[in-house]
Parts: sequence; structure tokens; C-alpha cells
Amino acid sequence: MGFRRRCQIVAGVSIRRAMEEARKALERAGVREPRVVPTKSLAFGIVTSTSAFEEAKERGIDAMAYAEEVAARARQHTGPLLAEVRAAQPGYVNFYPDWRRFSEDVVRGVLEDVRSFLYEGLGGGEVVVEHTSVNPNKALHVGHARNVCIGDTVYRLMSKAGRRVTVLNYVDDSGAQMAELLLGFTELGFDLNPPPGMRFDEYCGDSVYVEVNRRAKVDPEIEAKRRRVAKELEERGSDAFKLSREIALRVLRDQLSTCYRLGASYDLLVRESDVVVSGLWDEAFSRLKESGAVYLADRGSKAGCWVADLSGHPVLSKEGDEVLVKSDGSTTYVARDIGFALWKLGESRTSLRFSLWDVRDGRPTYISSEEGVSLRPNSPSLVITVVDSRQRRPQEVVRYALSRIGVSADRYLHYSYEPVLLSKRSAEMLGAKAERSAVQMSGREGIYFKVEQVLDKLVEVAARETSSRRPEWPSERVREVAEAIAVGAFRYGMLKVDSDKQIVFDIEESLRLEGDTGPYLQYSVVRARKILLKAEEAGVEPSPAPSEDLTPHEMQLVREVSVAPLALEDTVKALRIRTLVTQARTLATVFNEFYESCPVIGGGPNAGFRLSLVAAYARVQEELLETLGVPVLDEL
RNA sequence: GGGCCCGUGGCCUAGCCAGGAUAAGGCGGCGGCCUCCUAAGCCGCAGAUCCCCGGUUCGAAUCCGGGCGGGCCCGCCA
Repeated sequence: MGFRRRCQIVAGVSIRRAMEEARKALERAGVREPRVVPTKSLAFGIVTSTSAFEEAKERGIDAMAYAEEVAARARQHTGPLLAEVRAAQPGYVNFYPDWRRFSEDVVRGVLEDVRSFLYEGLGGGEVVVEHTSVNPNKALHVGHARNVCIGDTVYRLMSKAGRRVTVLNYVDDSGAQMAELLLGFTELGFDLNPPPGMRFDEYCGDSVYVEVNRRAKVDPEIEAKRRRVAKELEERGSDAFKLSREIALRVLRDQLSTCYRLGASYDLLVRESDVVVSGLWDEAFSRLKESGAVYLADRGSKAGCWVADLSGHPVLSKEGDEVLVKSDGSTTYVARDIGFALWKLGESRTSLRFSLWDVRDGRPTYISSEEGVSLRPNSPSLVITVVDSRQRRPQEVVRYALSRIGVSADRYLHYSYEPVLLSKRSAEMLGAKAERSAVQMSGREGIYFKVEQVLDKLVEVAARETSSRRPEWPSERVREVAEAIAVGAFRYGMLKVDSDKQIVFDIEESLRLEGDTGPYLQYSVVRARKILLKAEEAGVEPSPAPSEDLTPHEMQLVREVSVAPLALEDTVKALRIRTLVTQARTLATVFNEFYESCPVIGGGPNAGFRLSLVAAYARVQEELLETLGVPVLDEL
């Protein structure tokens, strides 16, 4: 467990307190730089140290004998949470807790204030996170969903940790893809309104866009027309421009309804067509020129272009300099991103204007526009851009350019993740010929699973399960619960795989609701909540203090709850969502094991303690699930 | 050619960054557990050259070097 190593930074309760006790005891026992970590098995106590071993080695003395010595001395110096210190081969010093005191400390800590139990010391500062950023010409597919789930989880995480977070969605409404979509309406005669019952974003992506690309393959004139439309789009007052803005807004509205369904939320929607005319690039450009970071190429393949000088970069220099302004005077994507990065960092004098888009649950969302209030992040300590790993190079170019104009680039973070592929089986269901075990999705070819489509299927499966278990429930209730299960299963599936690993999406597999899935975690909370309810009816009095010695399952659950803050610390500091997922999953497993063997109602002398422990579990797990965006339910 | 990422039982995934005590979980397979707080759960069995070769170390899935295999990036596209 990686996060076991780095713990003593934040003082706090439960495991950290025990670790601190152990550390001090070792120090007083003569260990110079004691390092202490949670054990991975309770057989070795609650915390352990290899410091005595390492020190003995340095001094060339017998390690085990020294560990015994240290353990004997440390035993005199432990605080209230630790009861016993023992040496173990080949030189560990293990600390065993006073389980009754330790458990009480943990349970009280959680029940008093779960937020500070989990997030103490992790707050402060302002964060900007950009995610989603899907071209407004199609409905979201499962690949986009990974971005949304990661980005939204980062937002939730940072907010809970006490940071002020601004969420951005960059809407690229002025690129080639927009021109292609537009062609479908202006040249191929597609109606501006979809057939009845079809969403506009799906209509654009599934019908219009795919058809334009199909036609382009057989009709060479399409390409010429596309170029003409693209050109016309650059003129802000043109009919093409106005139409594209309208279409983009309609698609965006539908896309966002999918994002909302997934639990995401946004503060600012930034349209590229507004960024282009904002003057952000001009400002960045002149600063780049001043600092000598760009030059006008006068020969070679890039003659006539303004190019970023990458010769000073250890890696990028090997791949040639980057074109920022094309020979026709228009900017490249990377150039616009440099300007935008400057704005996100609060380092630009230029602002963007915004007007109200909508208000959801009291939270307003603004969209960039020609008029409205000027907004700009206020020098955030961190700007996170969630975008897949294929953008690593351009993102690095942006960072480098920022550093060249004196903007510290360590505040600018690319949250990279590997893309979502389709399994062979699933790709073939969509009519793709799959030679390999996984294939890339393709908007042009129509090879993708849409988020809505997957969620709807999940709802269907979950509803079937739910109504068979709860035949007495009205269909409305079933539907509501099924929706929460679907979202939980989907988000968990997107988040449980580490970001530097590809996800191979298989539709059959994704409809599973058993095993290592979102519902597994949701179910464990449902069980806990039901116990709380029934125990109260049965008159069980909660008690954070155990009234007799703990059973192994109780210890295991206490231990897992106590360690959750360490997982949170790693998740926040290293932005490793995977750590959080693993912690939530382990916690649920340990709780389920406890559940099987430790009845609360009729649980004997320790019933009151068990009740409080269950409450503590529920509080912690609810927080973790909320952070992951997995809906928490009372029943299912 | 250069750069980045991945490689753990039949399949998928943790653990690797901060090296330690029996390599963890899921799917699939086999066998058990609902008069008892919801069995979307739990228990047991079978199944692993942690891609390979070297090195560092008392100790390597984990660190270093070199290979091999797979993916991605290196556009006057975004």
C-alpha cells in the first residue's frame, strides 16, 4: 500500500495519532530517525517500523537483537493508544494497539466530524479544473465519459478538501469538425430538426456527421466545400458563423444534460469562438515575441509561420519547433491553448465575458459571450486540465511556452489518462471489423457507444433486478433507484482503472452489477443504514467505547476506517483517484465481512459499540462515494 | 528514428512513485451458506516463471540498466 509510507505530515486522529505515539516511543528508545507505517496485517499490530533494523545494519550489529532492545525500551514510552511493542524477524518493531481505546478514538473522531476526520490539513487555495471539452457536434460516447468522470471527481475531491474550485468546460465550436457538421445542413439538405424522439446531439453525431464523412469518401467536392465553410466560419458576422453558433449551443445543451446525469457540474462554459476574438492570443503572442520564445520562419517547410522555439527543451527539441501562427495568419490549436492557459492561470490582462447559462441547485453556470461580465480566475494555485494522453505533447508545449514568458508552469497540470477502447466483441456489434482485441472508437465511422445508451441499458438491467427484489415498490421508485445504480456502476467503472491504463469497454461487461462494481459499494452503505434504522427501533444504545474486547472482524473494520485519511491525503496530494477507489472498495469488503459475522441487534454486550462502528463506517463510506460521484442510497 | 504509457493466475484489475513479513480483489470454474440487521452478499477449493536477462540490496512485483511484446505521440488538424 503506497500511501502507508507518507503519513506523519498531517497531525490528526486515529491512525495518525497511533503512528505519532509509535514514532515518539522509538525516538525515546534511541532510534534516530524513526519511520513508522501502518501494518498490512493486524497480526503484526497496527503500526510497524523497520528503522531499528536499518540502523542496526548501519552500525553493523545484530538486527534482531537490537530490535528486541528497542522494543523493550519503546514499551516504556508508548502513549495511551498503544499497548504492546514486539520485535519480529528480521528486525521489525511492531506496535499493538489498546484496541478498546484505539477503537473509541477512531469512532469518536469520525462521528464528531467526518469531514475533518478525512480532510484535515488538505485544504487551502483556489483550483481551476477544466474537463469534458467535447466538440459540440455529437453526443457523448463512453470515451468522453472517462474525462467527465475524472474531471468531476477532481472537482468533488478538491471541494471537499476545502479548496475553492472553478470548473471549466472548453467548447471547441470553431474547428474542422464544426465545419463538417455544418455542411450536412447547408449542402446535404439535413433538416435542422431531428426526427421525433431523437435528441439533437445524437442526430448531429449519428446521422449528420457520419453521413458527411461517408459522402466525403466518395465525393471529392465535399472536401472543397468543407474548406470553404471553414473559411466562412472565421468571419464572425457571416451566416455560417451564426448558424454554427446556434447548432453548437443546441448540441451543447444536450451534451450537458448527459454530463448532469453523470453528476457533473460546471461554472464556466468557454466557447473557442469567443476565445479567438478575445485578444488572449494577441497578448500571449506579444509576450512570446518579447521573450524571444517564438520566431518567424523564413525557410523550410514552415516558412511564413510563427513558430515556437523548442530548441531549449530536453525532449520537445527532438521533434522540431511548433507552428503557432500559420502562414495565412490564423492560429493553431496550441497557440489558442497558450492564450487560454494564461487566462486560466489568472496571468492575463485580458478577460473573457460571460453571461448566465443556467442555474442548477442554486449553482449558476455562465457561458462565454460577446457581452456580459468580465471574468478571470484569480491567480489559482493549481490549474488542472483533464485531457487524454494523446495530448501530452501539445500540453507540454503549452507548459514550456508559459515558462518561457516567465509564468511558472508548475501550477499548470495536465491530468492525463489513457483512452477508452472498445472490446473486439463490442466493436463487432457496431458493425466494425476488429482485427485486434481492442479497437479505437471513431466518431466519423459511427463506431462508439453513447453514454446515454449505456446508462439506459444499465437502468433497464438495474430496474429488472430491483423490481424482482422489491416487487411491492411502485415503478417510479424502482426507476429512481435503478437510475442511481446505473450512474454508480458507470462512474465506478470509469474511475476504478488507473488513469495510465487503457479501458477496454465491453458493453456486456459494463452491465454487470456484481463483484467489483459501484453497486457493491452502494449495497454496503444500504446495509449499514438499514442497521442504524433497525437498531434504533430495537432500542440499541450507541456507544463509541467498546464494553468488551473486540472480535477480529471488528478490529479489521476499525483499522480500515482509521486508515482512510491516509488514502485521502494521497488522493488529494498526488491527484490519484485510484487510491480513493481502492480505499472505498477495501472498506466495503471489510464491512461486508463484519456484517456477516457481527450482528448488531442481538449482538450482546458490544452491540452498542458495533452500532457506533457501523455508523462510523457509513459516514466515511458516504463521503468517499460522494467524492467519487457514486450515488448513496437508503435502500436498493 | 525519437519520446511517452502499459505488460501481474484463462480473462480483467490492485500493489510499484516513498523496496520488507504469506503477491490482494473481481470475472469465469467447482463446492457450500438465506426460519437471523436486504444473498447486488459471505465462506471454501482449484488456478501466478509478477514479460525476459542482468545489476543494486540483508531483502526486488516494486529501484537501476539492457532487451522483448502491445498502445499512443512526433501535421501550416483540433
